[in-house]
Amino acid sequence: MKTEKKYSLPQSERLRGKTRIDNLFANAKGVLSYPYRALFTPNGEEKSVIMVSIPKRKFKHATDRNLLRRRTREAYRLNKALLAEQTANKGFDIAFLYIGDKKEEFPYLQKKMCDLLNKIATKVKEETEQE
RNA sequence: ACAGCAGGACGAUCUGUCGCUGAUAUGUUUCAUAUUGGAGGAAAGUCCGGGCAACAUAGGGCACCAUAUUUCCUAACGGGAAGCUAUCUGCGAGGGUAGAGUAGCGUAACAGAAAAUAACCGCCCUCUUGUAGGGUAAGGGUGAAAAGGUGAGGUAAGAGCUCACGGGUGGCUAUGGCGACAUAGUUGCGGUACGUCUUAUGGGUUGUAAGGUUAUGUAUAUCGGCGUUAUAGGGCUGCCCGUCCGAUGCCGAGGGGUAAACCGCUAAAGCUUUAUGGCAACAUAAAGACGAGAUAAAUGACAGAUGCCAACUUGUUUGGUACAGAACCCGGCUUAUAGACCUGCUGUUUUU
Repeated sequence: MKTEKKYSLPQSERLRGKTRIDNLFANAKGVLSYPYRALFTPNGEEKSVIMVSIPKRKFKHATDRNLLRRRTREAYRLNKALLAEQTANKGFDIAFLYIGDKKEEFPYLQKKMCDLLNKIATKVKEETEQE
């Protein structure tokens, strides 16, 4: 992986395909860091692949959902190195679910995102140690 | 100057850092680099109209739904423009609402005597003098609505009962207007509103997750042949008629699903400017510019500055900067919207 490209987030790192998403939701482990909940499962690749979901029930305007999706994506994009470093570049399928019911500002979301990624890394470490 | 009315047009800008995505070019086909494009006036609601696509063939009647003043515009519309009539509203510029027909039938709460063959009070007459009989819609009161207004004649009292003027409404004639209609004359009529109903016109259904191609390779759709059964069942929405296919078994062909990839997919009844025609909607002609195309879904995130608005403590201050995000594409309608601009007009005040 080239280090100068570490802040990018091309389409290949976004989760697509119905079967793969179904598989993620069926087998995933969860981690919570309000207002996010993350579901993840190892995917056997070098890169992690993500999706962002903002529930329509809580944000009924498409504009609000767009804003939150973009902020969340940016937060991941700028901090995804955290996860890669701690897990030796192992890849995961990850779904970020927004479970809050308010629009939050970017600095707050970024803080929570770091928190979330650290929790995932910790959980992965625990599991590998058990095995 | 302030307050307002109508129409039109706009709805932040710049810099930096890090990113996403379409196209093109180059390297070379995992990908990288460069150039360049990348949300709206409503993209929204999904309420109308159209294009496009599928539904094997053939349709007809009824039902159902929508619309309903005139002329024009438009691909089309239930939309728009300019008018007409009635009515409500504003000092005004203006704005809102309604507009086929009415023979039959139904309804008109509460209040009120009575809600459509009107007698409670009142007024008048009669004689058997009282909880009586009759006449009367001028006056009172109720109500959303009380049976054609004013004046005079008339009468026991009254009443379109009669007359004059004026109003409503139907017919006829004349004039003006493309027309709705208006004006004038003449001649009738006298029960209000809503619904039902009637008439005319239009409407097949489903929506781009339509539908097509490719790949992979397998449930029982579909097709062909044979045999059997017999009007079951099915189809271009409901019911009826017509028409068409025929349950099931065996043999052969064939291919469901997988929202996988590609096409559909963006140049369009499009936009801007000018000219001509038209009161206008709009049409015609010429010139020009720009080109979103994603698919668990790009068009951004963050920081700083500027602009605009508001507040006061008048400052290198604080706060705010709308509604809202394309999903096949157009034309409309409706709804949301901080702020700010242009044009025309109205009222008030001041000055000349």
